[in-house]
Amino acid sequence: MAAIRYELEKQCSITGARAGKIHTPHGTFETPIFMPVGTQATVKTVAPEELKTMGAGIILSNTYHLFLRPGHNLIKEAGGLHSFMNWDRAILTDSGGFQVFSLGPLRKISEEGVAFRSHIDGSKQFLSPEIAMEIQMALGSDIAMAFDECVPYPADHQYAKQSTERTTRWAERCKIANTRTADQGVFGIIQGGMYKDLRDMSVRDLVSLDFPGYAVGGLSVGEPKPLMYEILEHTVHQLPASKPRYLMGVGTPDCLVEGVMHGVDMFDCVFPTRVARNGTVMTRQGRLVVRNAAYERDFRPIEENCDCYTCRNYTRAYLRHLFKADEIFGLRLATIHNLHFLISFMRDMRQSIMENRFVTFREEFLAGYSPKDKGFM
RNA sequence: GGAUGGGUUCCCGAGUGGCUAAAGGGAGCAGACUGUAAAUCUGCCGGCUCCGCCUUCGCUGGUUCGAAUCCAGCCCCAUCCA
Repeated sequence: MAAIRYELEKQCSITGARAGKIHTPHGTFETPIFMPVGTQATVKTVAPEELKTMGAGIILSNTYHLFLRPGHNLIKEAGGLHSFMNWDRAILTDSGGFQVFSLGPLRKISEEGVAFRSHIDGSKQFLSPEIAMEIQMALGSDIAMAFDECVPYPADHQYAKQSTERTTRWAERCKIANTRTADQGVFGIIQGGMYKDLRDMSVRDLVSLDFPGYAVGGLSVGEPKPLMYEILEHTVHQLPASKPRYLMGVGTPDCLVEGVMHGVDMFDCVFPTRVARNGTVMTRQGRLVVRNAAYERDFRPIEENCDCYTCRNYTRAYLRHLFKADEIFGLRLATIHNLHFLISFMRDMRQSIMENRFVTFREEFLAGYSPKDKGFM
């Protein structure tokens, strides 16, 4: 049996939003789902037990970072990533493709692969589809991502085309290189920049390679939101309904709702965890910069009806104090809230799909939400 | 009572005649953050009727075209001696 299997439970007849389940070698999780990011074999500041308490069913980790440090062979020796980091639920590993994008000046792309300058010590490193697969097989993640190039924005059509075609060739090499098929599934990554014809091409080519799941990459890279939604909508519905769909790198509530509406099942994003460490917490109404002076004497929880550990026990004033005083507990409390918030948000969204009221859910959410926040309440 | 060192914008602390509203740091305030080079980064930080003006470097007076910077007296602070 395939390592990764998608089960569609319910679909919104109006929007196409899907509720389902994904079965992996390390358990089943319900979709749509948000995957907390644990780049370096840890979701920064929180323990695996805490992630479970929040209801996290799968987390993401990173090939590139673990390859550089501590090295995939060490992790293999430790019994694989699950054992190494004490996480027994599902893990998806990104391939290092995003680093091709984000490490910009430190990297050089060729047909063979990508030469990096390590951001840690400046040493020369090389990643190719074959190496990325070798690393991910050693890590033993449940879902491995194909090695791709995330097309930057803006990019001209010629560059986007050439890059996307190369990503397809790399995807094919990944598929051939991955031999751990019994307990690991490789997802292909759709690219194509902001060009619909290239997205069509990418979908067609990757779907013909028959991956157990597909990711939409190259979005949320600086383009305006309407454009992102337009490309997303254009792309997602072309993907096979029987396979999971994963929108990479998206994680603000408004984007999640729109992603789900267009039929996406999986999301990941550093946003909730990064922003938490910088003093911002997320709410149904928008962001709240809890580090701001406005909350100095605000003795309410972040969200009145939130049942996360942070909201059940601490106030905005206390969080602000911890941030002002540079106390690491503040980073933890904010991270716990933000992750709990997104995970519950997705669960509520799923519930609304199951109960045939997703459209209402979306409308009500959007009515009360300000994407840029500030000064509400 | 005497000796020496010192008093700079919220704090610490540079600055010893014009290029100084005054380095730098801290604190404070705000912003950014979307497959993590991020517990990071950026901006503001005397006042105003803000492309110019006003006030500020212990206090008062003086020298000078011009003073936080030089002179005089005074007031505080620190350490040492009586």
